[in-house]
Amino acid sequence: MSIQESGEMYLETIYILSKRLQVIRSIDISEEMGYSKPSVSRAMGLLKDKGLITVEPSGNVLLTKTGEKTAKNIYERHTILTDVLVSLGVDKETAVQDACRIEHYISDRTFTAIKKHLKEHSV
Amino acid sequence: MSIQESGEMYLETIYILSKRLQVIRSIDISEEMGYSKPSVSRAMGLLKDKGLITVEPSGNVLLTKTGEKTAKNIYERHTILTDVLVSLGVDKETAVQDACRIEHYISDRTFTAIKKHLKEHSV
DNA sequence: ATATTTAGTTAGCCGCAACTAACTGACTAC
DNA sequence: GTAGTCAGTTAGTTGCGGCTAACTAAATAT
Repeated sequence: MSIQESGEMYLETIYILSKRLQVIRSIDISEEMGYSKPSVSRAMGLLKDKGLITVEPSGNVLLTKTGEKTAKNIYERHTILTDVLVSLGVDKETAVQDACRIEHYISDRTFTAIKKHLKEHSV
Repeated sequence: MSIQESGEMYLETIYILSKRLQVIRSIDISEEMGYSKPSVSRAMGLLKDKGLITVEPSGNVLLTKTGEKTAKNIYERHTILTDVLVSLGVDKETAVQDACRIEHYISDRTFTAIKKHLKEHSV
């Protein structure tokens, strides 16, 4: 019952939206990601089954403890990888795009190593 | 008619095998990658359609000019990314695994930046 | 010469993750 | 109070990339 790249993207989007909106509905996720409503509907069903989100009767989508932990983790990968790439001279837009792909594929070990490297070489 | 991650993996494997074997048949690719014969058969058909390989009547698989260029490109990404990760303190095995995923997803710009960084910090 | 193994193909299935079309149900407006 | 809009779901499609089963055709072995 592990989570796929697409699931991680949905979680990350929900996390980002939660900083911007008081209430998150499927339609907000749909618009943010540029996916159709049925795609989001299905994804929400899967995330619910995996215990990563709950959906209130009103339609409000909420991250569970586990869901928030996972989302934060991915979001941290995203921001740190972007920073690293920018510090290597990659333009911001490309850095964000690439970070968004890489974030799902690197191991904790590699991520930790990259984080350490950034700390030692920044400022 | 762009190439997918799976296509890139097949090309890379063919390239690696070409250094080891005089003749490469589908079955060699199948054994190397741990995929079934039909999966390889289909993949070869797709790579053929895309003009990246040719298959001789004997069954010998050959990279075309374009195919070899693509394969070399991916292989270079693989080795350099592995080196970078190892230089960051990631153990070899993890580095190889992660490089194998990342290689398909980063832009040329990011790859160039990483290569430059490695050059400046090695030795 | 017949039997077996080897290599490759064809046909069809499965899971994933997107899509459209079309429905439901609730809230809004006139 | 009927009409229209908005949100969400259901049903069915598509493409990708694995898989197995079963076939063909060629090479090898007895």
